[in-house]
Amino acid sequence: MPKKVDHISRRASIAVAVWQLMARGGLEAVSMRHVAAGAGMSLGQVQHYFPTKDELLAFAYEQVAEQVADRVRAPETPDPTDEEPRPRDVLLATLAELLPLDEDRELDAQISVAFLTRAAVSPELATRLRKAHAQLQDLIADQLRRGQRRGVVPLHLEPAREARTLLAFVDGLTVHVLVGHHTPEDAEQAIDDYLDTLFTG
Amino acid sequence: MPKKVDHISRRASIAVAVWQLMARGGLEAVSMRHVAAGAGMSLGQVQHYFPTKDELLAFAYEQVAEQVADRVRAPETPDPTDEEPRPRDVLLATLAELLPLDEDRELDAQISVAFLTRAAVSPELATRLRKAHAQLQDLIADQLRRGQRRGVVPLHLEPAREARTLLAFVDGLTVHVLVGHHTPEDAEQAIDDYLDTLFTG
Amino acid sequence: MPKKVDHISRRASIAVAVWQLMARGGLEAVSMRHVAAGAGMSLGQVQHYFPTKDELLAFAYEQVAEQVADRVRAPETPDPTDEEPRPRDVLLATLAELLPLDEDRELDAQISVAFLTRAAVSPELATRLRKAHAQLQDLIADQLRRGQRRGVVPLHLEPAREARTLLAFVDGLTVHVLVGHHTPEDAEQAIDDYLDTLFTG
Amino acid sequence: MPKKVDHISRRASIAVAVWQLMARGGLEAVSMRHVAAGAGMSLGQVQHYFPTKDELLAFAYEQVAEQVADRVRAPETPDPTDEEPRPRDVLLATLAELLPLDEDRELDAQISVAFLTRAAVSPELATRLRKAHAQLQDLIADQLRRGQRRGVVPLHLEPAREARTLLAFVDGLTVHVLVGHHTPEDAEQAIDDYLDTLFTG
DNA sequence: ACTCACGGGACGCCCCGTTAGT
DNA sequence: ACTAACGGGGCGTCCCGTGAGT
Repeated sequence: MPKKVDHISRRASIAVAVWQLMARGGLEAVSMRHVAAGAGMSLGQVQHYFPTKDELLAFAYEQVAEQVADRVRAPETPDPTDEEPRPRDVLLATLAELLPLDEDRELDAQISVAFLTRAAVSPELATRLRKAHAQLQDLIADQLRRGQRRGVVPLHLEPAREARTLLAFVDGLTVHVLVGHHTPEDAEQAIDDYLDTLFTG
Repeated sequence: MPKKVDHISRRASIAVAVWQLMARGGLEAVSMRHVAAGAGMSLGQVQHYFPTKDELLAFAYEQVAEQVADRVRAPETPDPTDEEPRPRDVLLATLAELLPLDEDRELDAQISVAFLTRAAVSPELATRLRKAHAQLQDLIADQLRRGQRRGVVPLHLEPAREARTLLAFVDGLTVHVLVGHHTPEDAEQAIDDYLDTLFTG
Repeated sequence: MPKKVDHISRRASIAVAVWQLMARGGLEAVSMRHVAAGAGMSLGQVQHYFPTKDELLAFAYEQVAEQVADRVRAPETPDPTDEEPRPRDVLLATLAELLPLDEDRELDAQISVAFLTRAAVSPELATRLRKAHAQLQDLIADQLRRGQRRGVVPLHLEPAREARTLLAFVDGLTVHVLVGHHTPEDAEQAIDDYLDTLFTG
Repeated sequence: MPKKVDHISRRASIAVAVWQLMARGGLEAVSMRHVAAGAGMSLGQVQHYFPTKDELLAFAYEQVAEQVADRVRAPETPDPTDEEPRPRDVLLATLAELLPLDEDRELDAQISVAFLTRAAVSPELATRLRKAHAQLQDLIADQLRRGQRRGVVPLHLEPAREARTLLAFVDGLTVHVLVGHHTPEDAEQAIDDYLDTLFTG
């Protein structure tokens, strides 16, 4: 199926155009025409791949969620010589991937925030977000459980609960950084400090 | 003088219509026509009080910010018999006012989040938000300083910094509650737990 | 009737605001609101003196026509020592008053042209203009007749006809000057040259 | 390629609708909706061919200018048997094309006048007009030069200058005819008489 | 597979004229 | 005499989705 590949990559390149529009202007800056222009193709072509705007946005979201998930699952190991990295380091690296610490991550963050806050008024989107959120939460909870097994995280903490809290924390910091209330460094430091309250090691 | 109309209350009632639209649908659900319909007026009348949409939104924001500020400054004192309430209790009550714990606060939260998101792509609005944010931050930092004077907050903490972090935390929780990732109770509990890490008393 | 005076001067000052708007922006730049703003009064007040926009424009036109007529009837006599100025000089002075040779006359010219060209599509206004035009034509024809009596204008010329032609000529030059096709000096020179073809003296 | 629609003819037919509206009502009678109605199309269709009103008006102007230019360049030769027509006859025929002597030319005249008036307050349009004016002026100056070579036009006349004056004259007459101050015949006669003053033959 | 043509709806803004109320 | 309030209509622009056509 030689065409399929083209199809997929075409959709991907359209999604990129969506992201760029979202990064500056938010969700409401995304119009089929602008996307087409941004992707360097005709409006009709965009509509061919995404019959409706909703599908386009849904796809754009899925793509960015997947991308973030990939990055989060395999953060640059802080200490590659250690075959079994310390849970705290893994956690910090993971969460740092969610913060807008460089240009790439800022783009992702802006997109994520746009979808997230849109979900606050769109139950349908909220449902979709819940899945991605659950996965992330599990990832984090796992590290906390590893920490508990290693004795560096108090056993009385509920990993799932703490993971959920951590994610809310990160999202709050992300938004504040984007708005300009925090510097990215402050945000990372705040996460680091918070981890100190979880890890007794 | 002409007809005798309370300009202020008129504008306020228009702002209410704006809020209702924002609560379900976000900022992009707000159109002059919808606002007029929501307020039970003609479009011309709305424009009489708010010549441009920007002014309307600016006013709507100022109003909700003021309203939240009022509520935050005078939270229901947890223990009215104590003339000098404990900083931790004040803080918890203050921050709880920002969470969508009941219908009123949910409305405010949704509106705040909508503006916050928009600020991520609108520097002009971001600037306006910064002022409100600074006030809130000071309020919280003050309580932390009080705690330091009383010896219940470690002196090595920077009040301003911690306050800023707390606000980001609260905003993150707020969004997650609105999206449905958290229950309101979880959010409040998370705040409570976090305060435990600040207060040693 | 002490109020009447106020009434009249008020209307005059409103007309001035109309002119200023017309001078830059043409007739379509004139709106009741802008006029009110330009005159430094409330919209309601303007509407009090001119219930409808048509009346306002009609008045503004009458005023400018009258003003031009006054100036044209009493041009600065080119040679005041001569009790009976030469018809050619009178004519040149008269016609020069219609050209946009200085700021004041440019204002009048712009207004006149705006009304004139509007009359091309508004029979009602055209009728009104005809009166003013007839007066002007008579004025000029009179000078030509004086010239004929003095023997400096050929008798075979029809004064009325030549007068009408002269006015068309002046209006054409005026428009072209305003548009920038001519300089004001060129226009005046062109008139002067044309008079040479009429006066044999 | 899709539907096969003659873009050019479509745009032309829209321009026709613009002209009809301009002929009665001037430029301000032209609205996108009225044009659409006049052309028997939907508003969306008009916008498909002219994204903005400015482009529509610019095109409408260019078209009429071109049309007039064509007609002026190839006036019905007064005496086809003469291979080298006399400059005076050519000039009269040329200038007569600019006067509203029949229905077609009246339409053109009204449109031209409308644009001309607008140019008096719109420098941008004035610049565009200047080009067309310059071409016309050259055309006329050429005939005058031919006359000079033939010895029927005095050598002391500046062709360019006289051409410019002639055009102003014609425009003035045109406006006056449209307003009703002149009959078309009077206007043509006035031109004829004026040419007598230029040609000594 | 891809494109253009097209209709229709919405939006922010502007403006006029009327009227209720000093 | 003068004002603010108000309704309603219009305008230019934008955008989406459909479908006829290649």
